[in-house]
Amino acid sequence: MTSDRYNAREAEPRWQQTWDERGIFATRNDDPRPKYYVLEMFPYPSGRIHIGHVRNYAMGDVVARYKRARGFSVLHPMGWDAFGMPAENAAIERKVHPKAWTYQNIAAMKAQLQSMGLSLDWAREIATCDPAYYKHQQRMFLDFLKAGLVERKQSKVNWDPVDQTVLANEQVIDGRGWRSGAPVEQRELTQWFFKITNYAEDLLTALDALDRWPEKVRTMQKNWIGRSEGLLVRFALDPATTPAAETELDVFTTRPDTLFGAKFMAIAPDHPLSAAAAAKNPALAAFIVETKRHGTAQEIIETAEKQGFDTGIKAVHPFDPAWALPVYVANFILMDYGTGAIFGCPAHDQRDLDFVNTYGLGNTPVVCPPGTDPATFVITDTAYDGDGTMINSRFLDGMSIEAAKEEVARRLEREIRPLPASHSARPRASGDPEPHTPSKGPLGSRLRGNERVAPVAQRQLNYRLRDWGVSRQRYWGCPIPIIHCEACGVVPVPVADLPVVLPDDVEFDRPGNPLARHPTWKHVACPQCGGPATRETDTMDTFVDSSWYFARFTDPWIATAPTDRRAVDAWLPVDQYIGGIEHAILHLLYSRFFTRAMKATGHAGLDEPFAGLFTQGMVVHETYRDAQGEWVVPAEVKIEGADESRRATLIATGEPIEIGQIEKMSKSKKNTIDPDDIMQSYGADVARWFMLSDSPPERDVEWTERGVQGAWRFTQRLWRLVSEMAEIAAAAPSARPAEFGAPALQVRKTAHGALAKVSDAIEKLHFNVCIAHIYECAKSLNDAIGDVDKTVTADFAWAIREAADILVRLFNPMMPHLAEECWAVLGHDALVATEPWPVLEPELLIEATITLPVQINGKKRADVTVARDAGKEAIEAAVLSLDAVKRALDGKAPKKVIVVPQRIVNVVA
RNA sequence: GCGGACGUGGCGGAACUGGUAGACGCAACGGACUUAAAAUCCGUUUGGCCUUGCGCUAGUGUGAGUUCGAAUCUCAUCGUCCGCACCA
Repeated sequence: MTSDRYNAREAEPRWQQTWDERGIFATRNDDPRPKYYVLEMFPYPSGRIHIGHVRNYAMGDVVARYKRARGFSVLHPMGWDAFGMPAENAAIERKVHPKAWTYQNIAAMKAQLQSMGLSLDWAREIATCDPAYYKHQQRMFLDFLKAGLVERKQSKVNWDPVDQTVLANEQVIDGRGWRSGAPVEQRELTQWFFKITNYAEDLLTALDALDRWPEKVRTMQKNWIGRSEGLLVRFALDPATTPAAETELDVFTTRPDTLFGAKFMAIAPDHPLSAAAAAKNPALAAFIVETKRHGTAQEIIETAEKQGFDTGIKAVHPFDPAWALPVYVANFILMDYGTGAIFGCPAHDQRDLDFVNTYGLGNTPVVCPPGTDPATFVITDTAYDGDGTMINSRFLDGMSIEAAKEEVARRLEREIRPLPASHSARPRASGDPEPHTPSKGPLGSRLRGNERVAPVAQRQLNYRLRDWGVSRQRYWGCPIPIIHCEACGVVPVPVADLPVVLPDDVEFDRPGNPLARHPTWKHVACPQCGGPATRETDTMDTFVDSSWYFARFTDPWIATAPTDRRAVDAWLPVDQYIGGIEHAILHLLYSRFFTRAMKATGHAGLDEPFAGLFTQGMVVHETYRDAQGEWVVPAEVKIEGADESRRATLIATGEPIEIGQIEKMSKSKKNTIDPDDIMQSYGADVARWFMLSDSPPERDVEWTERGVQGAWRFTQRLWRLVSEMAEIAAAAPSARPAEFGAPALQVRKTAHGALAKVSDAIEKLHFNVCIAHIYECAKSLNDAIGDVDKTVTADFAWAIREAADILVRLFNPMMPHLAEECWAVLGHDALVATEPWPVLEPELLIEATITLPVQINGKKRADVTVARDAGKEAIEAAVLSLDAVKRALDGKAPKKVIVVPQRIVNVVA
């Protein structure tokens, strides 16, 4: 019999080949069973998978295999996020063509993934750099353009001087490029934008319905969208004081209630009024230049003092024509947000308070905290932003903040005033929510006689979210299908001419975009007039590629359209999406937008692409340094001893090594583990098992040699256990015995108990708990067959066979190769991969008698065993007759006896 | 500064809607097997106390509270991590 060691290296490729030959993981779109779409975030083909991929894909595979066993038609595809800068960097550094580099990497990584034994449908594999894929992306770009979801506009962009490309706001982290780490500069460029702000409100409110998303991710997206409700107020300016007789200043405020606490106005350095004033005031111009110089260095911004420059312009208080407010240009006002202008109420805004304390403008509290005497309430260094009652505010006095906001809005909305001639030219920030503000342009303006008039204020929604700039000055991306014609302007490439294919013959000897300097590629005839024209040389942000790949997987073969509507509507939404928390905002928000845009253009039929989202934690590892302080890779280090006496030496030389912090695996700290090494020495099952055990999947897990060895030992133990059980099972009758003796019943209870717990844990994605229950089950079964003497009764043999069949199917989702090997040993001809999940017999989990813990005054003191259906009185009587209870009561009657059915009894003495 | 999450043995962690805290794994210790080691198997392992009993007592960052009963709920406080950030 098979009592030898389980040889993973021999068995794993064999089973992988069998699965492949029988095509059991291929998914058919005409499968009538209920669907389940499980997807892990597809990888960038960097060349090698890392251990984080192993964790990510192991989780997805458990879900896929489990759901398959549960009778679902499971879609579990894989592809490659194949465009992006590393390919170009490789081209520059190693003179490899990005395409060659990318496809080599894909081949290598695919082999690695296949050696993991993942139950993927490789027939649906896609690479985003394949023209067969990006052709459809170009088509959707054109459809979006037609639908008004794409816009070309001049805008200030974040320019990465190292990568020589534009970055989205989301790609700027602490003022630095997210990939290069170089300080980002501001530049004016004409860019293509996806109008994600059209959906700002919907993207926000729909978050509430995503109840299978982590709360954390939803919160992050909420903050990112940054909705704020407020009032847009037209402040009159004293024309005598303005540079070009300007008469108004628009201000966005969320605190109109504090209008009577206003002490000054402040505008952004790049506000048009600032520019106008600076034109006549060299000192102000110098000040503005100075603030812009600080503009790029984020750290200075954060610690910078509030600085301002009095323009001499006076604004008029909306409720008091005699009340003049000085207008400052201030370094802390952002042109990007709201209108780039504020009124400052120092008593209730810390920034404004800091400002007035520098310039001696004073403050007047207008909100009095509850229980404070308004007569003595003063603000010095700390602004009060809490709740309270209005004071010092004329007609608002005594109101709550909410009532005061309402009152101010009502009064100013009623007041109609002529619009200045220049008003329609008011610059709008890119994030202004035009579609949600019915009155784009002059505020709800209308004609009164010959004059255009509008209310002084209007309620407005503001969002932090900006439109998504997708232009990149890069070669290795999806070309934007646009032609620029001198005569016709911007002309979309006709759909029939798609795809616009990237040229292969490009040079990477200089920075900048090789497409732009390609000798012939960009020169084309204008599709409209036939005259000479040039192609758009920008390519799309790679986040576009990953914003719809999940939809393409549902029918990756269709050549005539991005999606087959029947397939995409049947498969989407993804039931379980699994990936890293680092994509909590960018990728997920873009995908949510893109799905809505696809719906608007007829390419999909739903709004939300991901019904369930799970964000797994990172894999971390100890770091090691040698005497020179150089990082050392774990594979070269030998660890000896434990706890306090634990020390490390370099294997090659015996040189002592310093054991450092446990950190996220990174190339720079060399604390990485190569999955190939692990699979070579322990096998894929062990790697998968260890990545799922111990730590909860959403938390970071530490990779330790001991942990892997523990997993490895367990695979051997399981192998032995199943082999021994198989020998006993060989004696089992084929018919189910009518009666089970006590040992057999115990075995059945163990197996079915584990079945219930493991199923529950997988459903909840609590893989670590699931694994704990499998350990427990294996241990119990091991005890059970150890106790048995040589003569095995038929009922026991039958129970052992049943238990073995259950056990193997329970660990199959985590260790599918070992499970196949065990399944064969148990005498089954079929593959365990295609077996249904075991059927639970719930009555086995119901005991005839139950043992209830007995508490006395909340502390556990005894147990009582009663019939399962015993009544309250019977339980009470049984409890009161216990020695421990009698002792505690000391002859007195209990104050109270609480019986919680099936749970616990508590006696209050 | 704002928002969120978390805090349980030597370690990773478990504990259903408030109901036996410490499942399971790792490490450690003891034992078996062995000439020996490795591997494997069995056992012990929260602290304190003693009358060593299937005992008593304390115990889930800290302090209070609600409750018959709190790791779980409330308030305060300390700490760690994450996200956002002159957002008007």
